[in-house]
Amino acid sequence: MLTATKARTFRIGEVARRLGVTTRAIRYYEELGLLPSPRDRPQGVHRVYDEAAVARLQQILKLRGLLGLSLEAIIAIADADTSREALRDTWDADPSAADRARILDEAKLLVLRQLELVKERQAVLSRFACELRRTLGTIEERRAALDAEEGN
Amino acid sequence: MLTATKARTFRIGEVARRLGVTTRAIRYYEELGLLPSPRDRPQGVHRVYDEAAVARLQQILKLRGLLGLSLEAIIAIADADTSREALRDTWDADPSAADRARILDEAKLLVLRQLELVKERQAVLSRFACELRRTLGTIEERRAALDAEEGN
DNA sequence: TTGCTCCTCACGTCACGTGAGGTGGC
DNA sequence: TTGCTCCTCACGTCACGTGAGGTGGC
Repeated sequence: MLTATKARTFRIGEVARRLGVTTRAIRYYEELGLLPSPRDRPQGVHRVYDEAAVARLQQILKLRGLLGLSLEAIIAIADADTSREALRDTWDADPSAADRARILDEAKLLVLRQLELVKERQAVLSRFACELRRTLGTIEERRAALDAEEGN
Repeated sequence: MLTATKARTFRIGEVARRLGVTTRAIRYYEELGLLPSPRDRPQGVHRVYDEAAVARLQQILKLRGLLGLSLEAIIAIADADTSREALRDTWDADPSAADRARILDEAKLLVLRQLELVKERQAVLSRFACELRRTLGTIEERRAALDAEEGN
């Protein structure tokens, strides 16, 4: 009975609806080890998720949907994330200052890596948007020319 | 011998390298009807692409990679695009003013739709970036607090 | 007790990846 | 003529989709 905050939990269907995915996808991520499978869940028992698990899944979905990373690549990032969480448990229990510093530095690197990927994406998208606007401009010019010609 | 500009053509490997995809992917798009298969290409003869075909493929890759559209969804857009190209051929041959106007209006709608999708993506990416920066901020705060504590 | 949601196989699908074996153009 | 690139099957893979048949909790 340690830190019995009794946080709200969710079933797989609720989580799926909240995040806009199917339950199958969630189970698949668990299969790959992306979601921390409650290793003591017996065969046939319903899966239960807390807010932390939902947040983690949401992060996975962003890395995949927005940045187009493969699940394998996400595992590489998420593994580091998992070890960070594991170390965060250490945080409460055994807060050696050196350990704390290492945890924070690793976490920072991870977030920075993700920020870099997001920035790249934003740059490419901006170029695409410019291109589309140029195309739009030429179309409108030609359309205007057509109307002017009509007006003669 | 009409408009014999003798434009440069490319083989599938060159195109693949330029656009950063595999030749298999290009052939697959052709299979689905996304690329205008030279319908008179006999069995076993090398595929040949002009700049227009390369541009079209590049557009497909952007819609897929940047916006995450399925090939089915792209077919819907590209089909309209194809009919636009078909009508552009009409442009040179039989330029009825009404036809021209219709072509331009349809083209404009298509580009606007794509711009909308790009903007949505940009918005979601911006929110993701903000979130990552906030996370980064709290990490740095805690790290600073740790150093201060150390300093005591 | 009755729905509703969950469970586990397990096969299907989409978008290609990856050879196998053979032919064509600078 | 010799590589190198291309060709066509065709099976494999990744990330799930889609039922089939059965069990569990408000």
